[in-house]
Amino acid sequence: MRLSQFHLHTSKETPADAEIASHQLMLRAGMIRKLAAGIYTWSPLGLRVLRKVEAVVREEMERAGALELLMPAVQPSELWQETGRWERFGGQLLKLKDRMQRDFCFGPTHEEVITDLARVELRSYRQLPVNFFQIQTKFRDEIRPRFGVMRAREFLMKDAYSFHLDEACLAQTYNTMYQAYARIFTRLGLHFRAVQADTGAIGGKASHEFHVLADSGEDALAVSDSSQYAANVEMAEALAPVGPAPQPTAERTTVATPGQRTIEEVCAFLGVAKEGCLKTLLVKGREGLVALCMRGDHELNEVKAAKLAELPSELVFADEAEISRTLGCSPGYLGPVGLADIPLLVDRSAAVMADFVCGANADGAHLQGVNWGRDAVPTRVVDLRKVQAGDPSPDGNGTLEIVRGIEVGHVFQLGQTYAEKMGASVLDEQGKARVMYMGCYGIGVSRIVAAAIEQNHDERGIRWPAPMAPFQVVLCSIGGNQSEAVRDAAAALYAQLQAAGMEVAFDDRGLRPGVMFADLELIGIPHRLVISERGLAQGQIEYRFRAADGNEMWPLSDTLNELQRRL
RNA sequence: CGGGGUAUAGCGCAGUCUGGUAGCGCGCCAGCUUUGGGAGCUGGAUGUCGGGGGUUCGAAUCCCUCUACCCCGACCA
Repeated sequence: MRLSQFHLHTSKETPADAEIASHQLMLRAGMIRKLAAGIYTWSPLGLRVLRKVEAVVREEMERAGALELLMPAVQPSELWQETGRWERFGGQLLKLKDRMQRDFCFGPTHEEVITDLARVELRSYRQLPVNFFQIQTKFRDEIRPRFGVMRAREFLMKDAYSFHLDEACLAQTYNTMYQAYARIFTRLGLHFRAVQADTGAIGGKASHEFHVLADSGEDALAVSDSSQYAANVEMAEALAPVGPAPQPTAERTTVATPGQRTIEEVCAFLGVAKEGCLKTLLVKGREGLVALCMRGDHELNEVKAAKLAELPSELVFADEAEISRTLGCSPGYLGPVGLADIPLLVDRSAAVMADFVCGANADGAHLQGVNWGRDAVPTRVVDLRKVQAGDPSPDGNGTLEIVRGIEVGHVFQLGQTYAEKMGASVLDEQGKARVMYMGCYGIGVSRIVAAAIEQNHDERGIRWPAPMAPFQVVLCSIGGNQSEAVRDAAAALYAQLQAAGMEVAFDDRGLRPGVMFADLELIGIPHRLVISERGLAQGQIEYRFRAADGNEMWPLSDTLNELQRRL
């Protein structure tokens, strides 16, 4: 490709609304342009990268035995009514009406459509297992799109759906997909980690997320320092502290703590550690209020809380008026002592505390020397909190660290949920109808592009991992305007590299060297060749690897061979 | 959806408080010079000042209203 014909449009200045490196660099490199919030055009340059990712994903899916198909982006509401998701999916579902006022949505995912296909086309166990995938534009009306294509509303996704006669077969394909995902991210040259994920409201047996590790990642991951254990923090089990629990020794006393509402304030005021305080939160339960108790230095994990039988699936905190009406105090002074009818759900770590400080359920007062049993009895001891760095790993091996990640893939054993609701069954060997088991497997193709940049950039721009680079090599010349020899040598080498099947960009834009180099480094082409009069006089060409500091000189005649060795 | 903010040329911004004919830098176009790390000089083009309404002799500036976008929270590939 001659760059003079390629419509590169780079920019020196960083657009004001781009916050993270990948977004800034994608805009500066002219890979994407925003049309509306979370909606982007991919330029020829950007699209080349996107297609590279797509190709790797497609290849590995096919290698894993999945079959590509393409489903409609616009889907009729009736299918979504069948699974109940027309309402339940919420505001993220972009709803449309056609000219007859019939309801449609722009597909955010395709479980309904594929299950509809399956119930029509799959009739016999002999057709199973089967795994379909597509690479397609999705739309999710995110509340807050941000970071460019990292969290866009319109995005490119690979989604796959497998169908099985039984759970064992599903588990097998799930495992195959897990391996395929690991291959994909490895091939793309990304540092990633697979973690146990929340199976959420859909249910199902197993689920793993694949995260590209980056400090700018929006997800927190808990990983063990000495085992394979890794989980999304929303999912990571929090254990009680190891070692013997402290023994109760103190008498309970009431202390005046006027104006001290937060754990921090109370600790400072009383001169105790946060670990010695009990945090009590009042939330709305399925019937009446429920109190959640945690150690003062711990944070509530709302995902875990929402799964407790006593609580609704969406966590709602009691408001001040309700607290005041029920207990006669404000939220800063809550405690578990003397809560007659309110169930006490106590976190495992909080349940082994002794001689602790908590609110007195009266404004301006806290209790000291409180102990479970004598002063308050937990209704149930549960896992309520977010894990923290330093917590014991749930698998019993080592300690947890918290790292940040960008979710680029998710594999899921759905089970029979959708097939059941939509009546998708096949006949088994006995001629009996059996509801199929389903798995689904997603990859955020466009997100991978951004995630790769987060992991691979420097102060000059992008440093593409080779499999994602828009071009493998860029050839440029200095002084080609004056020197016919330079011009001819460059053109000849360009032809030679092309003939050898290399993905080569030829920078024939005639720019000043500084501008040209800055551009090429910004867009991140891994290998650069420079022909100049100086080098040509000695039969040499200059080579530079994008990630390296200095140049190398090669004999011009060896260029193709040398290059092929590096690629 | 709640809280905060912004909207002026392709991009980054000033001008708004205190109303008086819309500016700067980068980029763009033309010419000349330059040509190994974002060149210099000369000349030039580009704005419904986010939309609508109002106040005023006069509005980018003051008032009302709508919209879009950004940031902080809950969602997800």
